[in-house]
Amino acid sequence: MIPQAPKGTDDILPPASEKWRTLLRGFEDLARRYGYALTMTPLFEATELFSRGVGEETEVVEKQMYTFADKSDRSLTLRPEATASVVRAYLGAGLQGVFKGYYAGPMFRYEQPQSGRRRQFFQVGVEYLAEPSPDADVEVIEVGYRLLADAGVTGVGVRLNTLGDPADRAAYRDELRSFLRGRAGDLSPDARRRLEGNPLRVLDSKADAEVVADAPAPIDSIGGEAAAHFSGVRAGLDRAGIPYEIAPRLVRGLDYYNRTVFEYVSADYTAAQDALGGGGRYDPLAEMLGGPPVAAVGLAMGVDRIVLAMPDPEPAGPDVFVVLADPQRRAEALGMVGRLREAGLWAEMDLGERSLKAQFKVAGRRSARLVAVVGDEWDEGEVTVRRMADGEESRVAIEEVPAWASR
RNA sequence: GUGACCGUAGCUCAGGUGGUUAGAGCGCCAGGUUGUGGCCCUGGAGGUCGGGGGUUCGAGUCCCCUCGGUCACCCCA
Repeated sequence: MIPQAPKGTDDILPPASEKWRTLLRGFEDLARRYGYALTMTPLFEATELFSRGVGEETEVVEKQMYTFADKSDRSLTLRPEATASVVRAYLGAGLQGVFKGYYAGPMFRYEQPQSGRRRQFFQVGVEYLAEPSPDADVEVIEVGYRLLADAGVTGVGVRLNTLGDPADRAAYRDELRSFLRGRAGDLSPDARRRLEGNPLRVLDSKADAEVVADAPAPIDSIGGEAAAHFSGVRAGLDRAGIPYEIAPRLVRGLDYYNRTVFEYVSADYTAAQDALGGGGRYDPLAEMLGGPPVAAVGLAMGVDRIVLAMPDPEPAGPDVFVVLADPQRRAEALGMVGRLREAGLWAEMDLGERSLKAQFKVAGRRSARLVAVVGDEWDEGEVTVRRMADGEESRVAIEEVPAWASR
């Protein structure tokens, strides 16, 4: 038996890989235009980084981590997300002041796969450190919005909420907890279990939607500064022309968030796992990791999901497919392919020993624009070039072929 | 972790109540045209019926286990 790819992992092959390539290149250009620098961190980290950074009581840490002991018995974990790593790297390098980093890479969570949810999945993201201005939130939200727009994803909208500052959050947590206790009989078992530890997580539970609809929302109990910050974010989004809706129950599952949280959805991509990306402000994280306070906001985009929502690209093929009519002239044909490539063209040739007819068939299947026939006319210094779309043929001088094909 | 549905050629699928050499379409390779693709015709290659165990004279078909897929819950990108 051929070994299978592990459950919840994917091989990215053509034609889908073309969408990946488009998106990844687009993201890199985009991030650089906004001033973010490439930031690479390890795929595995000390387990403690995530339990402290992401939060002991979160779903991710409780049951979704790929944790293992290495040969020296260190507890390591395949990263379930990258934000904690970037902050660790910033603190560890002794960096100070504003830092803007972007990353792209696989993340790992031990979950039951379904549409848009994989055990190894790919995120691209940006982190904007040491900048408390609401305009930083706006910029980050804009990057994700642009990425989706550039990728051709339609019907994109932003869901926005604020969780307030840690003090607001603590007060709100108590308020929510007492509300939920009063309705404990109506709650799902999961929700009852979470009630004491991390009641905010009950808010985005589908099973408890009815109860939650009557619950107080975090947005109603935030303090003055956080409220002003939120107004600033909203004003900035309006200025940037980014459509958003307030989602009072949006909390997101990671403990480090404060104030702004957001996610992207598309009206034209409907699956249970519909968030194409998300993020928020996480001012408390640096201190949670034992560092000094560092204001921060960031986002992560789910590439696997975005690719599902992207339109199919135009099929692309070689500019010139060189075909061998006379096997004696193989060396000449290979030389021609080489010259075409040097000229910057996409040139191919079938390296098997197939009939002319079969070679044409391959050229057609590959969506070649032109086919150059290397045969007897080579003695006269020419090749026959056929335009595949309409079958029109012309004789072209050998040295003219690259220029001819470039038109 | 839970639930539902599903695993037969590269792909999409047929294979009443268990019974001789497991089929089709598409794709692939070759030929029809030894210098020409897309259409058509002909031929060919390709399957331990996801894997293991069991029942039976006999299992693709029945039973159990297991691996994987799809979708949903949970949660998140």
